[in-house]
Amino acid sequence: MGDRPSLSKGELDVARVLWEIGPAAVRQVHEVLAKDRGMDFSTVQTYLRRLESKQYANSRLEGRIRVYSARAKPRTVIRQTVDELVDVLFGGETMPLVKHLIEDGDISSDQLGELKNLIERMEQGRGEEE
Amino acid sequence: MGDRPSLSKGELDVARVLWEIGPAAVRQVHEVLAKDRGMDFSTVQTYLRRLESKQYANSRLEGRIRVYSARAKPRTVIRQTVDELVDVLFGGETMPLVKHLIEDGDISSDQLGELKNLIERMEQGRGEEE
DNA sequence: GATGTTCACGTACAAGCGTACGCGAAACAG
DNA sequence: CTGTTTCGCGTACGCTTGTACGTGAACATC
Repeated sequence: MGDRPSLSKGELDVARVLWEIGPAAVRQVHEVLAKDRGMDFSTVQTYLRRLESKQYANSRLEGRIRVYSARAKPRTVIRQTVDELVDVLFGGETMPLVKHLIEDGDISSDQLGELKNLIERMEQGRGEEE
Repeated sequence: MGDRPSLSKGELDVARVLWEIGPAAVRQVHEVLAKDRGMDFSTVQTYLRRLESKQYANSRLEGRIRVYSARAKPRTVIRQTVDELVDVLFGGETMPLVKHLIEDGDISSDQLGELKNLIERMEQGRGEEE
């Protein structure tokens, strides 16, 4: 399918904002990123253009303002990016990463419990759907 | 601490081989990567040089052969790399990544059980040591 | 000891990335 | 209307990354 070139750090930052705030003009995206990162308006603009040329976003002119909206769903991009990391760091094995995160990832006891639940639900749900 | 510039995909591939096979000449590393990836000898050589210049590896001449060895521990590099991903993808929150992996990460039932154990051991170990 | 092989090392070079400037037009302030 | 601010758009530029070649020295083979 749409095998788009993968996103760089900066592009991902911008994409995240687009997902959070929905379709938005450069200005809106910039406001978020300026606060967090002191990123320049034109830099954001460039990133948005690149997101569009890589097919991760759409845009249309609304009057003289260009409004960008995410085109790829977060889930897709996340999967792609994480898969890449898993490949490069663990040769494609997912488990080492999960273990690393549980052991070293600053997870609180509450969150550990939450994970245990999630796992139990996964074990349950297996075999019924699909 | 040793705040080294972070590694690119290619550099990570090579670093992984160095961790696996221990101190090695370019040739040895190349043999592994040629099989997996058709990577050229000089490309591997360049990557090793770059790993050294970024302080992730050491080398010494052994006769006329240069032998490289990992300098940064896998754990450190993994933590760094994963942290970066977590930042850029989830704004620093670890949990969403763990959840993503458990839900979408092709984990077998056996492995799910293993994870549950790990979590239980983590819950146990808390508050006793350190 | 001439010839082919294997290295280290310097160098290269296009594409990608982070970061932005400048210009000309539209919108807004007075 | 005129000056100022805000945009879109084209362009730029140094750095990094992926990928490798060429040269000259050391080694192995005949």
